[in-house]
Amino acid sequence: MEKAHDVLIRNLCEHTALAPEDLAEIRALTFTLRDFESNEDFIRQGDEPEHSVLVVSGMVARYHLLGGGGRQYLAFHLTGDLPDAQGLFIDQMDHGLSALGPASVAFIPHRELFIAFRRRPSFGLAIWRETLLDAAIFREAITNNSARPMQARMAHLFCELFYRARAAQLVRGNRCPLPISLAQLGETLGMAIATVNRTLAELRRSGAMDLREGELIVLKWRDLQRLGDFSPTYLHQKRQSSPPA
Amino acid sequence: MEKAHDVLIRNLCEHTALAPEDLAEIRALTFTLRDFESNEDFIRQGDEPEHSVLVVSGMVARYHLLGGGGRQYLAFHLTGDLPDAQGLFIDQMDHGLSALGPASVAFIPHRELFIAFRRRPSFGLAIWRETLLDAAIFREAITNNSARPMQARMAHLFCELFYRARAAQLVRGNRCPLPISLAQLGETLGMAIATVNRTLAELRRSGAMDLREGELIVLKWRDLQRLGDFSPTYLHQKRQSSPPA
DNA sequence: CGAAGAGTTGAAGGAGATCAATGGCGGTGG
DNA sequence: CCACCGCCATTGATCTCCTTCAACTCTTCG
Repeated sequence: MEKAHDVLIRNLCEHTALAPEDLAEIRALTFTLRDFESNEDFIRQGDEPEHSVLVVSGMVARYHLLGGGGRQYLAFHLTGDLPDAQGLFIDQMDHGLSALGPASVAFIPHRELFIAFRRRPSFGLAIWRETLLDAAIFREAITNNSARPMQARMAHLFCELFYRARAAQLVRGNRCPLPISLAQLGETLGMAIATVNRTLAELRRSGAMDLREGELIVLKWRDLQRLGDFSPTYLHQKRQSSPPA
Repeated sequence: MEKAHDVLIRNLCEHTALAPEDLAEIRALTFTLRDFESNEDFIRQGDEPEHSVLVVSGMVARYHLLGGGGRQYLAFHLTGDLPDAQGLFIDQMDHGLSALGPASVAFIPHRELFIAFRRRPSFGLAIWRETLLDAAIFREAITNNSARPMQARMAHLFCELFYRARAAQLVRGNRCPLPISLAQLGETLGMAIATVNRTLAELRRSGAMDLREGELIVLKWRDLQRLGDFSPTYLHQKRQSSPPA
């Protein structure tokens, strides 16, 4: 099974030029593959991680636990992402990871990664860059959830996910997988579930997008982008591809 | 002038054990020191950075520009912080930096940092860790601005800043510098300025804190912590110091 | 002395939270 | 096979918190 390696390489190449030696180093990594079912938690807040996680297929979410038992979702990760390169240097997880839909995930021992970093520093830098990209997405989430009205907030999230899905080659025609419930959307965007529903209904009525059967369908990219005040520069993609639709 | 080096070393030691060789490498770094006045912008969204920034004294803010000319403040940085280690790997700044009060800032050429990373990989890892800490703070900001009611939101921000100021040895008695206006607080927490004022008035009335003449005064740390639902684990400080007051 | 900026306060209105009820769908067990 | 349950989406009604707008003060600075 070499898929995990390929998926990681493709993702890193999105923003970094890797030497053949780096590719070899990556292909030499060993990992454990595990499948999770929808909404299964597999890393908990408070855990002391010894492995890094690579999304091989499906989607993975990161979340904070709230006092009342609720969650705040922080980020969503697609095929090729390393949702917790963070954990590499952190004693104790300050957030949890769960599968959004069914997902398969590769666990890579920290020890092995550190050895690879030593042998190929440029590989380490690529992963570093990956974590900085992550941080840029967090920053945008702060702005999104703090400064944008509900409709724009939701539209922006859809834009980002679709744009990233496109880079991850997960878009088929005008749709990409997005196995998320309304409640989870609410816990992502900081809005009540009733508002999620009404806002989503508005967006559907606008004809810009739809969300059905775990798939996000973008009907009018330009409109959705405008509604969401979305500009993809913060994603820092190297090969700035032409607009999705 | 060696202060800049010391300040960086102290900050990194907060979470990482550095070898003497690392210290030497840091002390060998050359930099340009610049002073800025209150609210002066010194790195703009869209810039292509060739230097990293180290806060030597005062406070530095990071912000997104909004469509209407407004701002969303993303993070505040104290003495010893590297507010844009992000910029190390990023072609184009997705956010700006400004001085909050009067601040002096050291600019370190990226080129020099990369050379130092090559010679002392552990120094690179320390900076990497620093950027991950940054990301943890961003995550908490997402949760703060999305899931907490106004009063808790504000109290949480004050807790975090006071806690970090303490680690940076900026706390004198029960107060630390915080040269921020109500408008800026609003642009940080995603609330209207009138609400900022009223919420701040509540907090003052509770007797837990005060904010006067650019200083944050914590009168009852426990109360403020409770009001803000604040628990400092996400700051990942190595030497978990006893509570501030 | 006047203007500009920051803080303060009141009143009004609205956007979104909350509460509640309904319908659909899939799974489970009688 | 069908009844029941739980989960999810949907919708309406109400209420509250926050935004908006406006006026006023205080200080600083020209």
